[in-house]
Amino acid sequence: MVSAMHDHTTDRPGRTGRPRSAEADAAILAATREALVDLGWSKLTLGDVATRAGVAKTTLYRRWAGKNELVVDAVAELFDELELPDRGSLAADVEGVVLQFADLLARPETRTALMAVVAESTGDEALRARIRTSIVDRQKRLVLEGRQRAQERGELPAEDDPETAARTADLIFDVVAGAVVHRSLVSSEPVDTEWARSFTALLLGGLAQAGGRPSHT
Amino acid sequence: MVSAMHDHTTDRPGRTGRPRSAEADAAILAATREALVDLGWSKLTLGDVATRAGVAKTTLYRRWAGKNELVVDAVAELFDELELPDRGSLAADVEGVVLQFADLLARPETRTALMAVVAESTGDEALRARIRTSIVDRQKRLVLEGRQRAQERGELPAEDDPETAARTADLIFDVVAGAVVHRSLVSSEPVDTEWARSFTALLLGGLAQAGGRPSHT
DNA sequence: CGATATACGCTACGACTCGTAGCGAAAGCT
DNA sequence: AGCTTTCGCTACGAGTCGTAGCGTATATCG
Repeated sequence: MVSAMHDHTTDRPGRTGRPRSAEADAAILAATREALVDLGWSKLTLGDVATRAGVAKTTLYRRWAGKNELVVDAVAELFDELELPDRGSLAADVEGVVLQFADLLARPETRTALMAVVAESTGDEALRARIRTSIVDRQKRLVLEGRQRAQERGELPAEDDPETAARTADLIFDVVAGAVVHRSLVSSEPVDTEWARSFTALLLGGLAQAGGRPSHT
Repeated sequence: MVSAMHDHTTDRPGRTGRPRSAEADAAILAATREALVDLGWSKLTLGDVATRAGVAKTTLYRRWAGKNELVVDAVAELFDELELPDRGSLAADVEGVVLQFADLLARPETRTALMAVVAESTGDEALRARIRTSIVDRQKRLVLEGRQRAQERGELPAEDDPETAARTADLIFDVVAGAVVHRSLVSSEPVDTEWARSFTALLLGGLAQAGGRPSHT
């Protein structure tokens, strides 16, 4: 539960008049997720969301510019659930976060919305930025946390060059998130414990061996 | 250049009457890709595609059930371009196919369409199957080819259990394709030679070390 | 060659969604 | 109180959807 919302209901202190209903915000976002499950992305209409939320359609348009922005906010909330409890070893931590992420992607609203919003963002820089700050960065912290713990345990060496460290973190992030998403949504095969274990072995093996120098010639 | 089309223009021999125009098929698919670049997914209308292709809107609906199916076919053609020339080493082969795949994903029509179709497929089993056969399986062959070559070179050991071999191939496929897609479309950062080299080092390191046994405990 | 069967282009249609405008009423702040 | 902003409601033109109906074009079969 983060206190800072995105930017809608930010009740600026020097603001007079009737404030926006925070309950309406929550109801709309919940209704959006519900409608996503029932209808999917393309058949989701803002009018339907308004009806489900018990608000007027105009209220919706007063707060969000369109379907894209609304769905990003509705789904971003779900990513707050991701956590990284200390499971004792780097392998266990990776395995845990993979399964956790897979569970999140197993939910119908996440499956549909994440891909759809990414698709729309390919031609919309503002939307892409919104996704980065609302979703991507929120997951990347898990990689940083996990690495730090592993370094404290002595499982990973301390990084010398901070720039290389950042690049490696980005690489790992794309590999982990990408593999889980691809397995789950594109190949449409289950991310179970067995797969998570194989994947973790592959990743940690790569980290252990490829310290940084290229492998060929 | 595969001779067998999907299923539309399959001129069955025992068929009487005027056959469907193969030119119209090609024109429609090209127009679809063009419209995707200009409009993106959500603003793409089938009426517009028909106009661009120089055919009647009804002709479009006679061949495809809707936007989803049309776009899958339009994009599937692009994946035929992927090839795996022998570059001499496993590392070079992996690096090459990563860059090639990244180039494909850099094209606006691929970026938009692939994610959008995957998003729609989350609630549509038929569409999911169509994606699997038209797109996913077409890429998976690259993994199998690459592994066989590496085994012939002696870079990888021959597999004993065919089932384990298949699982490993699927894992590698999801890791490679997923990482490239995620880096390119979600993180929206470039897949350049440097990234491809780092990724390849990570992957091959993992393959070399994690033979199959789990790493923890 | 004529008959049959299918595809094609065109037009028109009802149903739906979109995003906006205008109104009176409600709910806060000073 | 008085002011300001939000809210719910209704209505609207514009655009898209997917389908039906018609006459015409182009194949195969007898």
